[in-house]
Amino acid sequence: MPISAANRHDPRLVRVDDSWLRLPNPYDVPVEICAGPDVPVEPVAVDELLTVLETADTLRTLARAVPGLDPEPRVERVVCTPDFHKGAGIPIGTVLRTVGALIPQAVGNDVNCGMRVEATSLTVDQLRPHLDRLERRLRHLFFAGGRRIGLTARQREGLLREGLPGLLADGVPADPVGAWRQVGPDDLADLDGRLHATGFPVDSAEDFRDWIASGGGTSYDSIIGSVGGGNHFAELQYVAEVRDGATAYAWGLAPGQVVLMVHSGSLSLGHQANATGRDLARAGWPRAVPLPRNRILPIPLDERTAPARRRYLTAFGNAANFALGNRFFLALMLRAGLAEVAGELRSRLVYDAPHNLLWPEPDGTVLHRKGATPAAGPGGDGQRPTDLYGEPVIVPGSMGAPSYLLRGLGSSRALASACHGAGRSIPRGAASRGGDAELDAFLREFRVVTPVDHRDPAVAARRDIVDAWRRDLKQEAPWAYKEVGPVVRSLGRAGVAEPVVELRPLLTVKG
DNA sequence: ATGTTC
Repeated sequence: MPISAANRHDPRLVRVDDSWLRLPNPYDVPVEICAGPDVPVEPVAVDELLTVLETADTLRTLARAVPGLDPEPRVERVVCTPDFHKGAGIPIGTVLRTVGALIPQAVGNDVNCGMRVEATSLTVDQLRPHLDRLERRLRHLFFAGGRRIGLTARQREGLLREGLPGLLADGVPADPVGAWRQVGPDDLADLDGRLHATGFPVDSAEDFRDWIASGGGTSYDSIIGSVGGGNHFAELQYVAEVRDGATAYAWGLAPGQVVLMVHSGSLSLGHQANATGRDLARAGWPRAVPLPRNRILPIPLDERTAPARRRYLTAFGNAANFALGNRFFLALMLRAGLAEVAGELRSRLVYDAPHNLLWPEPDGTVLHRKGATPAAGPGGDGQRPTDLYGEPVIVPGSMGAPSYLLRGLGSSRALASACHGAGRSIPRGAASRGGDAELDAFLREFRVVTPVDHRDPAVAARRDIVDAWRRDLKQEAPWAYKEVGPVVRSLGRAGVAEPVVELRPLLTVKG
C-alpha cells in the first residue's frame, strides 16, 4: 500500500490487525481504536485519549483515598470508533466502561444527542417533482414561524419524566395544530417500547421547572422543534441501494423509498444536566484527593454520593427524554412538509439511536458513550423485531453524502458500539477551507435549507449575520469530514456492524 | 454542542 496521509498513523498506536489499533499505556487499561489502514487517525485526538488514561489514574487514587469502595473504581476498557476525533476533554467517539464510578464528562455535553429514522409511504419518483416547493415549505416550517408546537405543562412534564409515552399519554390534542397534526396511529402503537427506546423513566423534573411552566396552558417555547447547530440536521433521503434484503424488508425499507433522518440532541436541557453533573462531582470531591489535572471528575458509586447521583441521573434522564421528544417533533415537521406537497402519507419509526448517554448497571459497571452509537447483535429477549437482525446502526454521511443503515453484530471487543458518522478531518474551530461561491454552489446543488436565506436581499445586507453563518456552515461542509465509505468498511471488517441499506439525500434542513 | 416560533 502506498504511503499517504490516509494510511499514516500516530506512532504511539500499534496496529493489531486490519481492523484495530491499540494504544499501549502504563495503566494496563485496554485501549483500542476500530479503524482500518485507510482511515486516518488525528494525533490531537490521541493526545486527548491520554487524558482519558489520566482518569484511569484518578480512579486508582480515589480507590486508595476513599476506603471501603466496593467495587473498587477503575476503568475497565476504552474503545474508540473509526470516526474518533478531537472534542472537549474526552474525544468524540470514545466508549468507556468503568467499574465503581460514573463520569459525567464521558458523555457528550449534548445529552442523548442522537438519530431518528422513519420509513415513509412515499417513493423518490413521487417526491422529486415537488422538491422546489418542498424546499420553500420546509424553510417556513423550520425557520419562518411555521413550527407551532404547543405543549401543555402536563405534556412537558410527561415528556421529561417518561419520554414519548409521557408526552402522548393523553393522545393527540383534540384540536391539533402544526406538527401535532402529523401524529398517526403508528406513533401511538410504537409506544410499548418494543422497537426502540421511547423514554427513560425518572421520578421528577425539578431541574426544568421553568421549561415545564413556560407561561401555563398550551404554550410555545423557543427550544422544542429546533434542529440545533453544528452537525445536526433533518433530512429527506431515499433508499438508493439495498445490501441486505432480508433485514431491509424486516425494517420496512424498499428501494426508492423516501426516508426521514433526524440528527439532533437535547439543546440547552442537556447542557444544563451535564453542568449539574460536573458541579455535583466537584462539590462531592473528597478533600483528601487533589483535583485531577485534566479536570475530569468521576463520581464514585458509594452511599456518600447517592443523593448527588440521584439528582444528576434525574436531570440526565429528563434531558435524554427531551431529546427523544424533540427528534419526534422534528420528524413530524418533515412529515408536515411532505404532506403539504405530496399528499397525506404514512411514516413509521425504524429506530431512534442515542450518541451521548451512560448506562449504569446493577453490577456496578457503567458504560459511557460520547459520540458513539449502540450496535447490539441479534438476540436480546426476542421480543423486539430488531432482536432478529441486530440493532439498527445509523451512520449519517456529511452534508450531501450518502448515509448508511447497518445492523449491529454485538461485538464485545467494540463494547457493542459503532461510529456515529464519518468523523471530522478538520477539527471544529480550525480555519475553514473553501470560498463563499463554492459553499453557495454546494448548498444549491444539495438543496440545503438554512435559517439564513442569503439569497434574500434584506438578509444579505446583514453582513455580520451572513458571515457568521457561512463560517459555521463551512465547518460542516463535506470537505471538513472524512469519507464515510472506509469508515463503514472498518465496521464490517471488525465484525461491529454490517450494511443494510445506503440512503442518498434529497433535501437537508440545517439548524 | 450552545432556546431561530404564538
